[in-house]
Amino acid sequence: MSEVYNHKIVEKKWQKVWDDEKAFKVENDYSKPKYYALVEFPYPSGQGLHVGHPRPYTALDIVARKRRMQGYNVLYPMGWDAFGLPTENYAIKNKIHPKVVTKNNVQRFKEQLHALGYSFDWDREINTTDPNYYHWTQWIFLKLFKAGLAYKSEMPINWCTSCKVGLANEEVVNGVCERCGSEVVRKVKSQWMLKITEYADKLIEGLDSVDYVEKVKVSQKNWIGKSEGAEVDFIVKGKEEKLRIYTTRPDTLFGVTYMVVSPEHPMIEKYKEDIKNWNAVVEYKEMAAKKSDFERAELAKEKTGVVLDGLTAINPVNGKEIPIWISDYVLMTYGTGAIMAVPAHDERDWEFAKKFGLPIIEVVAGGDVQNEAFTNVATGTIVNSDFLNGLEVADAKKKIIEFLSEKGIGEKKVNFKLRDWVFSRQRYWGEPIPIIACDKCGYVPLEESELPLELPEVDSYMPTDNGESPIAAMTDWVNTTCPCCGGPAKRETDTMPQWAGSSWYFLRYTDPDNNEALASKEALNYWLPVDWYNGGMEHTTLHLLYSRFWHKFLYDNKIVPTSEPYQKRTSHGMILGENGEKMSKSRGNVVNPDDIITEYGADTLRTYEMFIGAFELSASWSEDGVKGCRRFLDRVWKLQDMITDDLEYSSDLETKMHQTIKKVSADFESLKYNTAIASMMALINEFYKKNQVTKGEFKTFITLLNPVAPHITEELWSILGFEGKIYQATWPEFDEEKTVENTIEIAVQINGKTKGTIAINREEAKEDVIAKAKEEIADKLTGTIVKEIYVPGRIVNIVQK
RNA sequence: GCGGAUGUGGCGGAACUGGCAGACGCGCUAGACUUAGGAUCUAGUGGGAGACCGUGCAGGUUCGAUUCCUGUCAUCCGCACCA
Repeated sequence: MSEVYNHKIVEKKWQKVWDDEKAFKVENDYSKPKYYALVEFPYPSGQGLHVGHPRPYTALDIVARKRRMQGYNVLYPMGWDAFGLPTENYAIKNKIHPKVVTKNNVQRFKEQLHALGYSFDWDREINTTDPNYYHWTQWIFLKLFKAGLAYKSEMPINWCTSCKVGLANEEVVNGVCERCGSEVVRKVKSQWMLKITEYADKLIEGLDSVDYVEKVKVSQKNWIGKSEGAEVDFIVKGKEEKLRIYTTRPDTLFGVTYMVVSPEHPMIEKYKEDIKNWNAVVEYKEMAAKKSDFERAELAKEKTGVVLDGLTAINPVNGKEIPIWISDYVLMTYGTGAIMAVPAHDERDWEFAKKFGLPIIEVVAGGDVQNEAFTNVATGTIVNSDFLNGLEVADAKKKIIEFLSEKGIGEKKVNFKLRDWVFSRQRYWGEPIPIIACDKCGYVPLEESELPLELPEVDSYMPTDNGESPIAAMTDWVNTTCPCCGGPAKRETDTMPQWAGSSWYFLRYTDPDNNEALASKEALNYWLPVDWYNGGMEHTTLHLLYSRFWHKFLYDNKIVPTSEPYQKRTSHGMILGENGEKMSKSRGNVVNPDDIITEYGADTLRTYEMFIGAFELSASWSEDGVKGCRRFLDRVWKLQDMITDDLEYSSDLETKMHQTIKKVSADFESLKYNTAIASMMALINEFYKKNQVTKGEFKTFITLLNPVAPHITEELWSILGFEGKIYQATWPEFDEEKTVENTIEIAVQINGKTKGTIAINREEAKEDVIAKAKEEIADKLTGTIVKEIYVPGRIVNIVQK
C-alpha cells in the first residue's frame, strides 16, 4: 500500500528539481516552432498574491506545458508592473523608498508564484521600474514625441482643496478626498497627451485580423465609439462668431429648438458682457466643476441648466432665432462641446425641453413626440423640413450634408468617443518623461544616448502644494542645459502613468537583457506575435487598447514585425468570496492562497481554480469545492495500488481512453478547463469501478493531468519508473476512429417528448431503427402516425395525432 | 447615462452546428470497513404517489428549444489619474 500523499514534501521536492534543471528555460532556438503564451504581469501590491491571480496563470501554464509536450519552443514569461500609486502612497506614509517597497513586494509575489509550480522562465523576468527596462519606455516616448504624437494640452485634474494635490479618480470618493474628506474640484493643468485618436481607425480595423473573444472586440469598438455625422456652424446673433456643433443627426436640423453648450465652453467667457444673468451662469459653472464627466452623465434623471440670457443663435437652415443654454450633460471632451438640441428626436434633449418648457418640433414622422422622444431611425420619414420632406432618414442625412457643404456652413465629420491619452502624472513613482523645456527652443527631447533618464532621489514623495511632482523640488536635477541651444532649461517633472511600462512589456520578454535595443530584430521576428494573451476584462479598454496603439506605432516605424501584438486574446472571470461578493478586506471574505497551498497543496489549488466554473465567468470560492479537488488528487495517488503490468489499454476502456485524450486536448485549448477535469474525474471513476488500471492507461492519464497538477504527476511518474521527467514526456495521441462507439443508446420520442430508449448500431438503417423504436413504445402509439423522424445516431421522433 | 455580461437541482456548474436537461464536483441519504470516523469504499440523490411537471418571466418559430426570434424582469461588472 502506498502512503498518504504528502503534498508538502512532494511539491517542494519537484520545485527544486525544476529549478536546478532550469526545466523551463527557453532559448531563442529559431529552428523550432515557437509558441508565445502570455498572462498580464501583476502589480506587486503589498497584500501579496490574491486567489484571483492563479486562475489565469494556471490556465496558460496548462497551455504552455501541453504545448511543450507537443514539441513547441514555448515562451511563458513573468514580470512586474511595479510603478504605481499604492506603492508610492505606502512609501509616503511609512517613509520608505518606493524602490525598497517594490523590492519587498516583488520578492513576496515571486515566492508565492514559485510555490504554485508555474513553468515561467524566470531568466526572463522583467520589472518596469528597472532603469534598464524604462530606458526603452522612455525611448518609445521620444519616438512618439518626434512623430508628433505627444503634445501638451490643458486638461482638468482632480484637485483636493485641502491637501493641495492632484488626485487619481480612485482617490476621489463621493466627490471628496479619500484621505482628508475635503472637497475635490477640477483644476486645469498643462499635461502631456498621446494622440491615440490618430490611430482610432487602425485600432478598429486591426480587430478584423485577430482572434479575440467577441466581447473584447465589441468593447473596444464601443470604447473607440466611431460615429459619423456632421459639424454645423450656427451663428451667434449680432456677433461674427460661429458656434460649431457636432451632430449624428443632421437630418433633424429643422427640428432644432435651442442649443446647449458645455459649462466650460470658451464662448461663455468671451461674451461675458452680453450675458445678463452672469451670476447664475458662474454659479452653475462652479457646480459643474465639482462633478466628473462620469457623474455628469450618470443617472442624470433631473436635467439641470441655465439659459444664457442675452445671447441667441440662428439656425443656418431656416434662419430661426433660438436660445442658448448651458448644461453639464454636454461634455467639452466630446465633439465640439456644443450641441444643437432636437427634443423631438433625442431623449436627453427631450427631457431637458420638458423640464424647461422649450418647444418640441417633430421632423421625423412615426412617433408621438409630445409624449416621448422618437429616436427610431430605421422607419422614419422626414416632415416639417422644407426640402428634406418625404425623404427617409438615411437619404435626408446625405442630402443635408451635401447642402451644408455647398453653402459652406457645415461638413461631414467622423467623430470618436475615444479621447487622447493623458500621459502625465504629478507623481514620483513613474518613469521620468525625457523632455527638457527651454524658453527659446520649446520642448526639446533628450538625446537617446542620455537614456535612461533615472529618477532622482528625493526627500519627500509627496506632491508639492502647487500640484507638481515631488521631483520638481529637486532643483539640481530639474535645472539643466538645453540640448538644442545650450542655454538654461528645465527638465519635465511629471512622470509617466503606470500604463506606459505595460504597453510594450511583451516585446522585452523576447530579449530581456538587450542594451542596444528594446529587443533584437531576430528575437522579435521569431517570437511575435504573442500567440495567446489572457487577461482581465477590466483591461480591455485601457491597457489592451494602449498597448495595441503603441504596437501599431512601432510597426509603422518598422521596429516590430507585426501590425498587431496579440494574435489571440481571452479573458478570465473574477473569483468572488464564498458569499458571492467581491473579495475585500472590508467584507472579510478574502481567501489567502498561501493558506490553501499549506493545507491542501498547490496542485489542489490549481485544480480547484480550473474546476471552479466556466473560465470566462466569475465564480464564488468554496472551501468544500477545494476539498473535493484534494479528494480527486488523493484518488489519483491511490491508483498506484491498482496498477497492472499491462502496457496497453484494456479492451473495455479503449474507447473511453481515446475519448478522454481527445476531450482533454481540445478543452485545454478552448478555455474549458472545468470540463477537461470533469472528464478526467470520470475516467478515474471507471478505474475505481474495476479496481484496476493498466500501466499504459495510468501513464496516459497522469500525462493528461500533468499540466493541471504538475507535482503529484511528476512524483507518480518517478515512482512508476517511467523514463525521464514527465514534463519532458510526449503528449498522448488519440485515434479518431477509436473514439466512436458502435452500439449507442438513443431516445425515442412521441411528439418530441421522450418515452423510452433503444440500443442500436451506429450504422443501422433508418427503417430498422424506426421499427425498433415503435416496438419499444408500442403501448403508447395510440393515434395516427403523421411523421417518423430519425436523426442518425441521435434520436427517433414519432409524430402522431 | 453609456457599454459589456449573466439567470439551469439544496449549492458550484455540464449539455456538440436545435435532438434523452442536470455530466463532473459539493452537500445529503443508506450500506460496508472500523474501537472510532469529520478518513476511505459502494449504492442512491431535480420535483411529484402518479399521469406528468421542470432551464428568470410572457409569447413565437419547429416534429423537437437551456440552445433560435420578439418582448420583459432581475442581478453583476467597467467607464479613461487603481492596476
